[in-house]
Amino acid sequence: MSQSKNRIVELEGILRDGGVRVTRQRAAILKILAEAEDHPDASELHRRAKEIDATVSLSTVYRTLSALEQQGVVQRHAFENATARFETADAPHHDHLIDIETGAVIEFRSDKIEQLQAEIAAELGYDLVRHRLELYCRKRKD
Amino acid sequence: MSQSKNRIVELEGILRDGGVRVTRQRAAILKILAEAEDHPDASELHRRAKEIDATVSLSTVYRTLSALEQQGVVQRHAFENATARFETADAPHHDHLIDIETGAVIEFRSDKIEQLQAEIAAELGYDLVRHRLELYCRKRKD
DNA sequence: AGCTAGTTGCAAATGGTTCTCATGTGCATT
DNA sequence: AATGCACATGAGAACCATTTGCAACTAGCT
Repeated sequence: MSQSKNRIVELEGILRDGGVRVTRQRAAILKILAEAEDHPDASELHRRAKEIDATVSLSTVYRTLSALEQQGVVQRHAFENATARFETADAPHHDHLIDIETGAVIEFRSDKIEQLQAEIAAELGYDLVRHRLELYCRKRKD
Repeated sequence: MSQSKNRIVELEGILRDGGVRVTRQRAAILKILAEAEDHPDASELHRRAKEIDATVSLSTVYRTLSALEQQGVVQRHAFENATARFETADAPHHDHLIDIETGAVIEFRSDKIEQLQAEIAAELGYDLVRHRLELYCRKRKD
């Protein structure tokens, strides 16, 4: 609780330093993102934000998400046939496993894969700037 | 030339066997896909298709692409912030490296990465159904 | 407290893709 | 080769997530 509170104050500082005003609406969205355990999409964030501040509009959710993304505070993911989903960008880099039955998202990280990717890019004469790795899976039944 | 001609006849057979009629428009789109060296999007396919058969509409391009995708004849890719792009599904499985400056797409394949992906999914209690791996790169300057 | 450029809510616009519907046409059957 | 009809097509409207224009606010420097 107090952890995420500190996190929120910290994030607000990042915004202010970036010349982005911390409005009532942005504070609400930021709080929700900081406390979210999942990867909500814009309308889900809107739903949750309205519980804190009923005046938040969906436009503002989108505008805020773009601003936060530009400040490097949140990350946007476009998984297969779905609307964009968001998460705070505080955790170290990771990729995603998506349960194709429930839509649940699990984060994982593989240094070996990361390294192989860079090698492949290099072999083809490129520098790897960023990548996207998503595993679409079904829960194992055994 | 004759290679791709055979390929086209073969693909048309797959469609007929799947209960999909081979119309003038579909033949045109199929020919373009079979001969394409790149990964065109729907409107680019439409542009090219009209050179073979001026009557092809964009709706039909989309409908045909969906039909072909369902028959397993083409594959649809949704790269970052871009319209869907297509390629024939005849080549063995591969992933994509996208030049973020030109939009060019290079295919590659890494058995090691494939294997690691399956291992990761298994460790998390899942069966890997499909995946998406895209490397966004910049040409190396040296 | 006041100023002003950045923000907001609302509604309308966007743009890729899909759908509707009246008309056309592959192709299995004769 | 002619026929019938289920499936296809073209044109444009509909969709829908996301973005934008605009007039009314407001964060936060002074």
